[in-house]
Amino acid sequence: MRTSWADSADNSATRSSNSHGQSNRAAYVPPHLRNRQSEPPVPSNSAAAMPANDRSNYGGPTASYGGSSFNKPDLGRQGYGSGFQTGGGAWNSNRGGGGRDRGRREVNPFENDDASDQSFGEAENTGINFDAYDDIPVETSGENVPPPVNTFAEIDLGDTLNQNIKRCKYVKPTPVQRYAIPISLAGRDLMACAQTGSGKTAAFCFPIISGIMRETYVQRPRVARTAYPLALILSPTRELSCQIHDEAKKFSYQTGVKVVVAYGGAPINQQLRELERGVDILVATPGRLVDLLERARTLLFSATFPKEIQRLASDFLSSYVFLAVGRVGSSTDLIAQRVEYVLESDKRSHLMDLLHAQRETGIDGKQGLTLVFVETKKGADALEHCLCVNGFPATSIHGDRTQQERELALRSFKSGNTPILVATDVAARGLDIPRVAHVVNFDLPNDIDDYVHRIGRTGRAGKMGLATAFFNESNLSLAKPLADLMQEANQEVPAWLTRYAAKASYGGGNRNRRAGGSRFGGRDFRREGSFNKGADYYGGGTGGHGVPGSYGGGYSQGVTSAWD
DNA sequence: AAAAAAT
Repeated sequence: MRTSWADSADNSATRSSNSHGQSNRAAYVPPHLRNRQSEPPVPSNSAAAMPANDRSNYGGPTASYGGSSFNKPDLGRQGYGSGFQTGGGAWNSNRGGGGRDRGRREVNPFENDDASDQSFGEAENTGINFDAYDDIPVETSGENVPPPVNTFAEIDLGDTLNQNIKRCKYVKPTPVQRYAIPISLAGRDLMACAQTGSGKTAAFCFPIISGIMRETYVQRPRVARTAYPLALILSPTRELSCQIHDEAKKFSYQTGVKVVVAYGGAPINQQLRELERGVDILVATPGRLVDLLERARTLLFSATFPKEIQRLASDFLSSYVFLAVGRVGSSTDLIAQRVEYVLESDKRSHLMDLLHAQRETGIDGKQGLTLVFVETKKGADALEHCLCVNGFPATSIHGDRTQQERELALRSFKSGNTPILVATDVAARGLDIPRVAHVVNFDLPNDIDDYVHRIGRTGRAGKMGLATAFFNESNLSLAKPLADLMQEANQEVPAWLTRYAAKASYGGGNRNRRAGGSRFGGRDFRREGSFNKGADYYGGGTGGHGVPGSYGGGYSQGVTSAWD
């Protein structure tokens, strides 16, 4: 009998055998170490790709891997893992959670939007300031790049999805959406870099959903209590997974496309049950996904993109398009960045001075939230306690708190109940919290990338934000990259910081590793030559639809954007 | 060195 995730949850003894009774616990082998000849083609979505369950069965009697559905032009290779023919049963003809979920009433994900509109006087989803997007440079590289669109109407996403887009109050596509959606709909693989809050979630969700809806004759194997998602979205934290899941639910409302989220810290049984009811799109964090996969023996892949990851990802993307969208806001003109010299022993009182002044001047008023980053989990607890004791309503989020506590903290912060959130880097990436007016780097990170991610929690979607950092002798390694970053963003750099920066660059190696950066958040590593030993075969801007001559703006090296 | 991500 074949093992399903649900079975394994009930009985771990089933872990040792598959449908052929073989022991099959092969360790994960990274793609570049594998024998490529024996490797089946691995497709992908813009976010990530996951093979179907139990890949060891490919080539077996029931598998017709590939097949007509595999290369369908409208979906390209996104229909991966669905090439099984199960004998005429139209598995997906009744959409509704992979065909298994009929009869359950779908909760309206837009229901609460009005309520939050009222309490804050502003819709969360209309926060994007489109004027700020108008001059954003966009660059594409790769062969035969499909042209961008200017409106949602130009893309045939289907009535239901279009309706959801309207319900989300999206009027026109953001730059990353304008470029990424046509590329994805054309069936091309894509590697894209754009800040969160710039519409990236929608950019990869729309084509996935519309693709799954069109894929009417794709059949997934019908094995009781086994999940066959068609798309996988991986994210680095549990809360970000939840956020993406919530968004994806809105986009897929009444489409019959079922979105399920799986992450740690919460009981696995409920998640297994959801998966059992059918899943088209799975949103997950890595740990829980591996757990699920081990229970059912499947393999996995992921994709986010610093250079090593690009290299890894390029092993399973084919002739992909690289898309770089210029920065909006984050670390640039929309965030006012300040650095203050504060001794370790003075940090608490200094922070409270700031918070106090903020309260009086009403910078933050009733709507402004303050996010305070610290380096350690203990430090987060201690600071939260200190603030509360001193009359500042704060809560905290970090990896040692239970998932329940984490989610409660986030809700409490978002709602303005506790307008101060003390956080470790768990909150640094991707979280879209409207109305964060101020980010305080109580403890600076060692890596400038982390700094960029953190301050990117404010100044989102075209709005202004403030970022304050406490700097002292323990942050010397950050002096130069920070000074450079601030200068490039036209921020005032204190003279003392410039002196530290000069000192830091003297003896030590140049920590500013990103030679050849640009005002784009990332660049196509295929163009960098190192990997190809100078054979710059994509050189010269092949097939770009970018904005010509738009380089030379305010940013040069050392700047990265939120690759979240 | 720390944080995150499985139990």
